[in-house]
Amino acid sequence: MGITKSEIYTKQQNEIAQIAKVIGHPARVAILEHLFKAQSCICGDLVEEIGLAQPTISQHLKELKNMGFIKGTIEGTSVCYCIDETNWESMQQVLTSFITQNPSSKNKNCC
Amino acid sequence: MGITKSEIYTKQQNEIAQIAKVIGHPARVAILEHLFKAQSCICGDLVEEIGLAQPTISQHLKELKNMGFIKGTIEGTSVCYCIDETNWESMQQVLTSFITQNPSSKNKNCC
DNA sequence: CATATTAATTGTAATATTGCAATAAACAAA
DNA sequence: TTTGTTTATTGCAATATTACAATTAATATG
Repeated sequence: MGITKSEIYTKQQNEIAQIAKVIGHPARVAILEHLFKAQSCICGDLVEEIGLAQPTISQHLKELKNMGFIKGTIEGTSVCYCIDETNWESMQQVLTSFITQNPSSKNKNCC
Repeated sequence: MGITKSEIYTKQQNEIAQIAKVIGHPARVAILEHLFKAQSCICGDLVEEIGLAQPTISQHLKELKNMGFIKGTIEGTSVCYCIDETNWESMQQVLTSFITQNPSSKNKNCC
C-alpha cells in the first residue's frame, strides 16, 4: 500500500531509516557533498552545478532542511545554505553506530 | 516523474545513495539488526519477529540480497540468511567515508 | 514605481515503493 | 503419493517519490 508501518518498529530503527532515506537519493548526496566542500556558503549555484530544474533542487533542499541536515539564511534575494553542524553530528552518530556493526563471531561460518 | 536521473551523478554518488536507500526502511533495518545479533543463522522467524506478512518480509529480504547485504543458503525447506560479511564491509566503508565528512572550517560561521 | 533576480510553491504526470492475499514451488515426512 | 512446512512469486491497491512547467513571493535595483 506504499505506506510504511512505522509503529511496529523501535524509535531507533525508524530514526536510522529516516536518516538513511534522505541520503538515499543521489541529488541529495550531491548537494551535501557540495555544501561540505564549499569554502563559502552556497547561495543558489546548486541548480547549474547539479543539473536539475530549480524547483527540483528547491524540493530536495526542503527535505534536507526538514530533516535538519542543512539550514538556510536569507541574504537579500538569495538564500545561503550550509550544513547544520550540530544536527549533522548527531545524525552522523546514529548512522555510524548502525553501520559499524559487525556479524557476531558465532555465526561467521554458518552460511 | 518518479524516476531518478542517475546519469547526471558520479558513480560514487549513486553508490552512496543506493546503499543508503536500502537502509532507508525500518523493516530492513530491523532485519539487518536481527541478523547481526543472531547467534546462529536465521531461517524464517523474521516474520513473527518483525510483524509483517511473509510476502512482505520475503520482498525486503530479496532487496537486501540484491544489493549484497545478505546471502541465503537453502537448508531443507527453510532458508538460512546471514550478513554477507565481505560485501557488508565494503558498503560499510563507502557509507562511512561519506558520513564522516565534516564541514570545512572556512564556512563554519557563515550561516 | 517598474523591472530584474532568486527561491519557494502549486499543480500535475510518471514512476517507485510498500504491503498483502492468493498462489506456486520446493522439499520433508508420513 | 499425500500432506504439511517453508519460502518465493504474482497480482493487485494504496501511497510516496521524483521531476518540472507555471506561477508566486520577496527583495533588490534602475
